[in-house]
Amino acid sequence: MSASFIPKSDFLSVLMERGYIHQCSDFEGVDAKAKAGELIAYIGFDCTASSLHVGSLVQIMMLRWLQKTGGKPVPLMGGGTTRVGDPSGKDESRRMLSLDDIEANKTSIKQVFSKFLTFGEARTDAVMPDNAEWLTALNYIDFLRDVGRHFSVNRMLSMDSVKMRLERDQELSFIEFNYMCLQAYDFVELHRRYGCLLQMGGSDQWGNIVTGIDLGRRMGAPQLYALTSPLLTTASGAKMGKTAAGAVWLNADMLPVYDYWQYWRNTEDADVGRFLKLFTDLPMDEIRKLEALAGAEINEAKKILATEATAMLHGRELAEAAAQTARQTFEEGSLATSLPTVEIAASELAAGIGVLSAFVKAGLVPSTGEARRQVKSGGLRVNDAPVTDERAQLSNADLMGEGVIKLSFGRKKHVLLAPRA
RNA sequence: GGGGGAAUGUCCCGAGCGGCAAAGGGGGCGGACUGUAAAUCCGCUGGCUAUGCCUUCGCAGGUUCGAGUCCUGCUUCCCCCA
Repeated sequence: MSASFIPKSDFLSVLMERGYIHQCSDFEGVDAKAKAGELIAYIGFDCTASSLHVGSLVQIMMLRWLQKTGGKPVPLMGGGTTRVGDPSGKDESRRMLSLDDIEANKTSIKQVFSKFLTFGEARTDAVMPDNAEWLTALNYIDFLRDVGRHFSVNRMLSMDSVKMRLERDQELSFIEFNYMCLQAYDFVELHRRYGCLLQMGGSDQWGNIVTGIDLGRRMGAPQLYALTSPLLTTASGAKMGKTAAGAVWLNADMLPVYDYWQYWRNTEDADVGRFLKLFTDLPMDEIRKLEALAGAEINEAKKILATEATAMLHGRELAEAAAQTARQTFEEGSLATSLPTVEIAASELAAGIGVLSAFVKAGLVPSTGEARRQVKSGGLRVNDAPVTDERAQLSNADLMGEGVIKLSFGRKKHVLLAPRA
């Protein structure tokens, strides 16, 4: 990024100050459009799953800031490209999704976007097109004649993503090779339909985005722009968005609000400042104060990060509730009845149930074998007392005053077992 | 078309004279230490109605008391020659 560049637009000022920018094809150009309030930008999202996860959050936030600073965000659903199936995962030819699945995924994903963006008809309202709208209608011959002739295979071969695969003798299917053409075409089509001038994305998308700019020029569109965000890893090098249980989903039905709050609460010290800037709306001077906290005090900053990030996605009320649950569980050591609860038939409990299978039922461990091992290393607790006997039985006698049994796996994962009549 | 290699624990990489639930990493999980952090150290890392039973080494057969290991056929991938 050019260090000397000083943006005049709110959009670029915010993005630069908060660390969203890795590369931009033309800072002055984007700045001028943003300043003039003419900036319409898109980011592509694939819809292979029914929810986006934390890995997409930087992108979503960029669209959010665009809207807040007077631009029009266009989250593009990759319904068309999903239909082809993405072959880039080395060998497993990923199964193609049915049209119904894709539609269901789109609906589910749009729910998340509507938390971050305002949709509608007004000038800065977001729109969510699906590239299936134009890609499926394409005629192969027409596409080759009108679009395909603008692509230079020589250049495509020299792109890093392709070159790497060739050098490693890795399979590169024709479909995959065509992905960049389709993505480039999306850009041109979005300009045609919505006057979209800028494509944003992760830094790995740079090549594809620039290819789109190039195609635009050849097909008579005005100057288009590219802006990428840095690839996010935690300070210790792990990819964002993965935890023990799997991906950190944004939809509440795939990841409870409490778990989402916990994800942010467990941020590494070294990441707190960076994450506050990227994943909350807090003003910069407040963030500067928070990230200056040292030692154990930085935990306060982590709580704020967790609550703010959660509030943006799930609402203030649920975020505060999650914070409250955590406070009771970790700081006061009291029983928070708002912990995730798993129900069990009252008759089953009355008859007595093995501790091991109780933990499996609660979803804390995947198998009784794993539960058995965890008992040996002291990782399981019932009502805060370590499980020492793997043959122990749980029954009504273990119900606490609140009528539940608290099962804990490790220091942080807690579930309440509640009898159901 | 001809010749030569490869496929291993459902996260990945990877060893494996016919006695193997299968070495070693990475990753992950748990414990200790802390601050619900990082770093470090220790343990664990097929399933079950569990001193036993069941399922695993590309697929299908065969030889053998016994096969990841040997034989045959097949599938997929890679390399060299054409």
